[in-house]
Amino acid sequence: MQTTKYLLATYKETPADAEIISHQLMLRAGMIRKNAAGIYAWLPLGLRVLKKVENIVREELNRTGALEILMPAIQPSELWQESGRWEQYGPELLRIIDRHKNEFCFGPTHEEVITALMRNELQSYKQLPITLYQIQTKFRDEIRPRFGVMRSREFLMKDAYSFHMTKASLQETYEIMYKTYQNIFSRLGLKFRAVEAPTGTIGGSFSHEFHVLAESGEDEILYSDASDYAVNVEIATAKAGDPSPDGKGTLHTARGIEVGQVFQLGDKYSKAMGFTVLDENGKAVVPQMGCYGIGVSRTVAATIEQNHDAKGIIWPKAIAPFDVAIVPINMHKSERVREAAYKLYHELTAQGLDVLLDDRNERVGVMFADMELIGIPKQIVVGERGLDAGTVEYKDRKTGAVEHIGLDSISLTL
RNA sequence: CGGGGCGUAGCGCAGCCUGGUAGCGUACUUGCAUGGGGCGCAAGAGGUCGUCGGUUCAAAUCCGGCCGUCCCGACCA
Repeated sequence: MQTTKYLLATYKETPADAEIISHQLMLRAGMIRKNAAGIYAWLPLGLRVLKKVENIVREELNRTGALEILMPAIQPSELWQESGRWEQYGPELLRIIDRHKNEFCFGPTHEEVITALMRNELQSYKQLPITLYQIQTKFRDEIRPRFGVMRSREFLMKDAYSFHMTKASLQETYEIMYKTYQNIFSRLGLKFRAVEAPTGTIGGSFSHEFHVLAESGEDEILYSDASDYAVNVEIATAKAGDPSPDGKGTLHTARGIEVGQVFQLGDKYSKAMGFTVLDENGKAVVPQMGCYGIGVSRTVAATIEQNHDAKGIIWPKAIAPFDVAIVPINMHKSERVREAAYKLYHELTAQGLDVLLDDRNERVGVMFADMELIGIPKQIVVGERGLDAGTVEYKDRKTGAVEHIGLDSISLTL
């Protein structure tokens, strides 16, 4: 991609209504724009990152054999009456009335829809266990949306649902999902902890939350310094300095941003909604269910909270909008620089890399500042100086380290 | 919903107290100049001052209602 053909919508100044760093940087980098409180549009640069996160989530889910589907965002009230949540779920549920005066809601979650769907599709124990998931826009009419896409009303979520003949089977899938979440957040390059958690409105019995560790996190968690043990302070009876309940290490506190949660729902929805399948003996059994969510848009913000400096965002390689930026110096005067820059651009692109060539007729300072703000992990500076020596500069966004690399070997380096 | 801010050009702000018909920086357009860190010079374009009403000869400015938005608290991926 060339910057002159892209919507590089960067701001030099920080918008006044953004409080936390990820929100400020997402606005300044031109990733998102607000449409209403807690409702955001994603610009091309932001969407690239969102899609990369989405694809990693998708790949890891697919790897477990989970099947991708897409359910409606708008859901009829009847389903929610069946589960009892039409009354229980407060004003956070955005209710809608159509032209026939029928009641609907914009889905904040999909237990009802998936259960209604599967009670028609699944008849036999032979079809279980099965896990289905979708990546879709949700709406929760938060009392107080804040911090940009960190706590928005409209957001992109991956929600998965599993169905089982037995609790043991549910436990098995739960553990697979738990591991899958660890894989996902590791691939995203995040520092995170899985913590024991309360079950909330979704109901059920057993749950873990996945928290990205960051100062601005809204939750406080206690974690062991010698094992994976962690717990949300909200429900913990222990405190910092206590020995870890698993006998390994001492507890410390940290702030966390909840980006995912895994639940064992049991038969709460399947039972309420009359969902049964036949077992080996022809006897009707109410399936056990699990549900597993990841806040995809929130994860993007959480990543920035953990990866930024005074110049801007520092994307982990796996989800950077572009892999490398080419910054030509004085390209609009120097034919040599122009040729070298375009040659590199075409080579690297052909190599399958996402390359951003800054072909604007701008001062270098402007180009450097923008490439650093939007957080491209690697920068290649092409200038007369280097070309005289047959090299280009290869700069790391995170460390700032510069290497001079021969023009011929740069594509091998990347 | 309770408490506290703020709404003036895309973004950041001044002007409001003490009414007289809107300004600065940046971004944008054009030209010149420059070319290794948001450089400089010149000329431009861009605003029903959130909205409705009131007071007044006259309202961005004073008074009232409403709306929007941000922050702190109670809910959630």
